[in-house]
Amino acid sequence: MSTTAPPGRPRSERARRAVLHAVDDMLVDIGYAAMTIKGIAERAGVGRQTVYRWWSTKAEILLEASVIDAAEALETPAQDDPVADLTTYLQALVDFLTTSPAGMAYRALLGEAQHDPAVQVLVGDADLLAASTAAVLDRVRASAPAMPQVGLAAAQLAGPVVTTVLTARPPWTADQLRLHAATLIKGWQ
Amino acid sequence: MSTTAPPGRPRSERARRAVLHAVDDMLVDIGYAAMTIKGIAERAGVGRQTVYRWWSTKAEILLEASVIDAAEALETPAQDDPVADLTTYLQALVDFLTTSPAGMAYRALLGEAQHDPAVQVLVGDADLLAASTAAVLDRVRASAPAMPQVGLAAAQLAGPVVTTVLTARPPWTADQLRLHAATLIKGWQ
Amino acid sequence: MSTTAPPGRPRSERARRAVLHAVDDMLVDIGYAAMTIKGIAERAGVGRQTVYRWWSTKAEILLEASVIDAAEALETPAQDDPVADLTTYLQALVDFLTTSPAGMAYRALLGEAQHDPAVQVLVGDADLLAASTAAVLDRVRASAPAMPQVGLAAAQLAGPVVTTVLTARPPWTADQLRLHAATLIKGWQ
Amino acid sequence: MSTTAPPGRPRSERARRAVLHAVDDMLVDIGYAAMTIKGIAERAGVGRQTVYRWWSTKAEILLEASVIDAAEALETPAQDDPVADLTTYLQALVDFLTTSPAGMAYRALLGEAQHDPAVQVLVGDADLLAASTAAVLDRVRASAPAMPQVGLAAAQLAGPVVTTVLTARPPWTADQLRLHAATLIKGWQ
DNA sequence: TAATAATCGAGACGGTACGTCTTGTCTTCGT
DNA sequence: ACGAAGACAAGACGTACCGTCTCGATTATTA
Repeated sequence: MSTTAPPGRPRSERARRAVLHAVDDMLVDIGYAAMTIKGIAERAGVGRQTVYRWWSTKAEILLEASVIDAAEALETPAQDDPVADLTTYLQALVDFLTTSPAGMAYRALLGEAQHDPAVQVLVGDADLLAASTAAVLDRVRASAPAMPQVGLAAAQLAGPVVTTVLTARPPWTADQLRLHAATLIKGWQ
Repeated sequence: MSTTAPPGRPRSERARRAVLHAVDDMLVDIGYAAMTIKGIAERAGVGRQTVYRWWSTKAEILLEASVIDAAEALETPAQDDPVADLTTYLQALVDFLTTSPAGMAYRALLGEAQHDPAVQVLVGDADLLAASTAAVLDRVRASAPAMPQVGLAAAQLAGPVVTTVLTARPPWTADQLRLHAATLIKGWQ
Repeated sequence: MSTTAPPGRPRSERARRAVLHAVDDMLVDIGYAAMTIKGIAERAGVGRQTVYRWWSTKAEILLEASVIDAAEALETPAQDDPVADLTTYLQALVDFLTTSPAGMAYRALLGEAQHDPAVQVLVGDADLLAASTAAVLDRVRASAPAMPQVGLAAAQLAGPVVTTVLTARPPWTADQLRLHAATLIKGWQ
Repeated sequence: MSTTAPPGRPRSERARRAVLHAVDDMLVDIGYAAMTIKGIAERAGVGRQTVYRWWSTKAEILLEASVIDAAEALETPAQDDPVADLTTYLQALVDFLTTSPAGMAYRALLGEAQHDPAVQVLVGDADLLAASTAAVLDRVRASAPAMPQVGLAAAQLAGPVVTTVLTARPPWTADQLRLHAATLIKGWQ
């Protein structure tokens, strides 16, 4: 009971990878706004139609290209102390958002979502931070009996840091992150 | 000791206002992404050059058009209970972000800032939420002796709500807002 | 030994013709000065870039549009008498310059050449009158043994008529044309 | 019976001359096509409105600026031999058209006249070559009994040379000019 | 071993916004 | 009232990118 391959020339894996790599590179080199589909196709050495055949928008390519990395980047080792555990995670989050290419992609997507409803759906569906926040919150739950449902707690944890970065304010220092973690642990008692 | 007027025809206040109104209207009608400077000029009944003479980007116009409204929309009356005080503010914030034109402008600017460094500076300089959060935090400070410095506390208060909206997740309910306020007040003891 | 087609979509003959026709029409309707490349593209139902892709200037389009017509319009039947032969040609030349669309195009190009060195080269290269004057001069050469080299004789023949038209003076009557022809034939004895 | 001066500040002769000089200079520096009224005003250190108040078009300024010189430039000393007389004039005409600023202005105006009916009238009214050709033709009339009416003869004399220059062909050599003069003198016997 | 079919690259197509430029008019102040 | 300065509405400039289309060439499956 095997599915037969459809007739015609199959999709070129080479072309697909070339596009994703081009997007990755260009995001770092020239930024999201300066990227054009024309430019991506040329950089990838690929026909323009080929890009349009498989993706609808810049945002869609970006999502496929970079965002897989997000989950990995935010996996942090458990710590003995709950405050330290949250702080470690928050530091990883700040680094991700401010320095990593995947973080830049995430911010670009979040930005685009504010203008384009289609991207809004895309971003809403793929909650890139959910898995990692859930993991760390699970670890500290024992020490925080009054912690609210996971979605809300995740927002309480990550929201302030994310907003600070998105509004172009200086990212929090280690001390500030620890203070925030402590506030939450205490508030969740 | 009077400053003499510069030579030449003075700037037309009529044209300035027409542009700002046009931007306000178009943001609601067609959204930020679909707005073009050409379109703004035409809608305002103004020459294209006149727009370029006084503003560099869509974002700059939007900022001038909407900043004033933000502060007013987020002024909330004091409440007896500190948790209620914060909750009232948070509800106003959610309404502002999800329903008001000025809130849409704010989100559009925040979005644009993720692509464009120039807008990033613009948004970073004009912290539209700062004044209102500072006001409400001042009122509850007596009941929250361990509250951190105002910038950090403001982020703790508003960040989770803002992030939830920006990531296109359903905005928090009244109960959830109250729970968040309670967590902070307790955490700040 | 066949030349392979270049890659990519081939040039649209339809678009080319539409542009040339539009230019022809507009020259008559609104005149050379009022013609804009934007207007040509719109009238032709063609993208603006398509015009720029194949022509650099209004003048270049005009030249391509009108050159062919010029030669035909100035072919005149041989006459028995050399003076009559020249007179017939001169009459055709006057009509061409003063009434035909191709003649208007020629005058517009000649005008543009006085401002724009690039057009000067264009006009200099394509001597629209050369073929027709050479033909008629060949026919009368037997009756005019002292006729100078063809370029000079052609200028002697056509120059006075052309200048009269270009300087906006009333075009010569049939009698005046015959007188001019007679002067030359006598001078060339 | 004296005419009283009109009320208000009288026209500034300084401004008028500054404009005319600017036009003269710019014609040589950047050419007719590149000249703009804005540019003329700036170069002359004069308000834009001041230019518009006194002249309607570039062509009008040019006419006032340069064309007075034309008549002088084409006054040639009488020669003993009629052929030499005409040849001397023709040489002056070629020099005027190809090298002198006033000649460039004349060609620019003639060019503009092909696009703009208003300039056509301007140029038609002011026959810049008429006076000079009439003078030289008068001198040779005795040796050319069959010379046609002055307008026609003037065109026969100057037309070929003018057309050669306007069509961007190499201007005639001294030998060619002499040959042309000889043809006419013989034709006019 | 064709024939068929969907892919690929390249690049032209009709559109349209960009930011700049010049047009001719207007509105201010200083002479 | 005129002069300079310069803003105004209008609209063309030439460029860039959009998303679609039309080529010849390639690479699979099916007959």
